[in-house]
Amino acid sequence: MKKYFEVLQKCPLFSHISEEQLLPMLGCLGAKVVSFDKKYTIFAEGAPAKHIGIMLSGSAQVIQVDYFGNRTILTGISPSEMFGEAFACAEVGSIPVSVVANEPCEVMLIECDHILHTCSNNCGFHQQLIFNLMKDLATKTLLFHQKIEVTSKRTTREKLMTYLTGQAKRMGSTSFTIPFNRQELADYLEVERSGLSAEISKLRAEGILESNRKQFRLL
Amino acid sequence: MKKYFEVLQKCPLFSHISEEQLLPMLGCLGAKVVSFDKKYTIFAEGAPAKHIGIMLSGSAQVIQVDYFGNRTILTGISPSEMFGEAFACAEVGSIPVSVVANEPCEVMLIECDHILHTCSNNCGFHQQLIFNLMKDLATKTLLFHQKIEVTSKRTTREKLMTYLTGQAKRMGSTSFTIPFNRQELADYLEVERSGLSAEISKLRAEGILESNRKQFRLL
DNA sequence: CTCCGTTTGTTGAAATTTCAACAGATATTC
DNA sequence: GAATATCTGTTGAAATTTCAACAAACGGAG
Repeated sequence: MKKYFEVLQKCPLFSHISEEQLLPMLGCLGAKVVSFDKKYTIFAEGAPAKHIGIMLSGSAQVIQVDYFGNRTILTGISPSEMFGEAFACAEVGSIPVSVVANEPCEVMLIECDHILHTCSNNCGFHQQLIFNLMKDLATKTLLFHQKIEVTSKRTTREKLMTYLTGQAKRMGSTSFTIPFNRQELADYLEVERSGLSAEISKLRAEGILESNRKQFRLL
Repeated sequence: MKKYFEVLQKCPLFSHISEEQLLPMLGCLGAKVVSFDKKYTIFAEGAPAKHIGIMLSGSAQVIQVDYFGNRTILTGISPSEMFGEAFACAEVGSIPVSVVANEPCEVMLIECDHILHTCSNNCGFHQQLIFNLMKDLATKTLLFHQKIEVTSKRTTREKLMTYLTGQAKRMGSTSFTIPFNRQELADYLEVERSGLSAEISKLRAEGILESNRKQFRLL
């Protein structure tokens, strides 16, 4: 397990947990490490939602097949990131999405119940883990909140301005760098990339903002 | 406090908590009841995010003023419902929305820290409260997940079919009743009501579904 | 420095959504 | 059960987005 320390320490589930605590804790939690080859299914839609996953190496995608047969990528999962925790904690019977390996990867699986219920050894760290899990869920709720606030606007311009002013507020400055390239921003805003580029140009022409690639300044 | 028992028991924060436990628990948590007149602000945008609110009577709205000066209603709050818990648990400094009374109302306020940290009396119920809070957050995450899954589709038809097939799957039947009227469904799907009605008619004409108001059957 | 793959911007036509206005159907109230 | 208010469906024109295709700008690699 030692070789995973670095990745695990960056995982929100283990924040404020020291390296010495980590190893015994993993034993108590019954953490398992499983490897998957590219394209293999880590969690299958409909499977029981009992485990929390932590990506150790490689990457995966959360996907969903819709009514029209289109595969949608809901989100990517990189090392140190958790997945499945909302399904496990909400106690839904089965998960509504699939998680598929994007490349060969290693995943740590922990049964959610082992985190929530104090074990017989009465380890002291459960409290901290539960905190961390709670904060993680609350943070995800907030991120969704933000996204919905933006995407519920009807026009590309409104979505873009809502996103940009929100970023400016969060960064505390009218100048800031966004974490998306154009295509990613378009996906986040749920608009067409070409239309987004056009709208940015218009706003620039109207003197409402200055921008260069990922750099923006609201005027 | 007794007069609020019925409402509080329906609140997800207090599930699996008996009536006898409730009263002492509220004392330990330092729960306060505050009244607001219509249009009064319960939580103001920018205020510290320390408290969880529970609506006891009356109703309120979570609102946000956007870049264009439009007031958007993010959600309504009815008796027994909680609000602000995601902001408090995520430990963001201040809340990004306002909560405003829709009519005269009574609200119970509980400091989030009092729930998360065992009090000096070492009451046994904290564990259950923390569970409940976690489940509440996870459930909200899932609901957002579902909404984004639906609204990220680009056309009215796709949004509608994604929503309806999802409902059918959840209800385990091709016949089901939805909890929205047309306007509410349009708001949820983030489309125009008239366009939604037109699309439903088309789908009916194509023999893809039968419907009458809130009743739907997928064929 | 040049080549080459990637990202970003531009454009016009086709498809879709929004908007406004109205009519019919269904609830609600007295 | 008649009157009134609310909800739902319909329609056509205007506005917006999507789509496809290409050009320009950028960033590494050699």
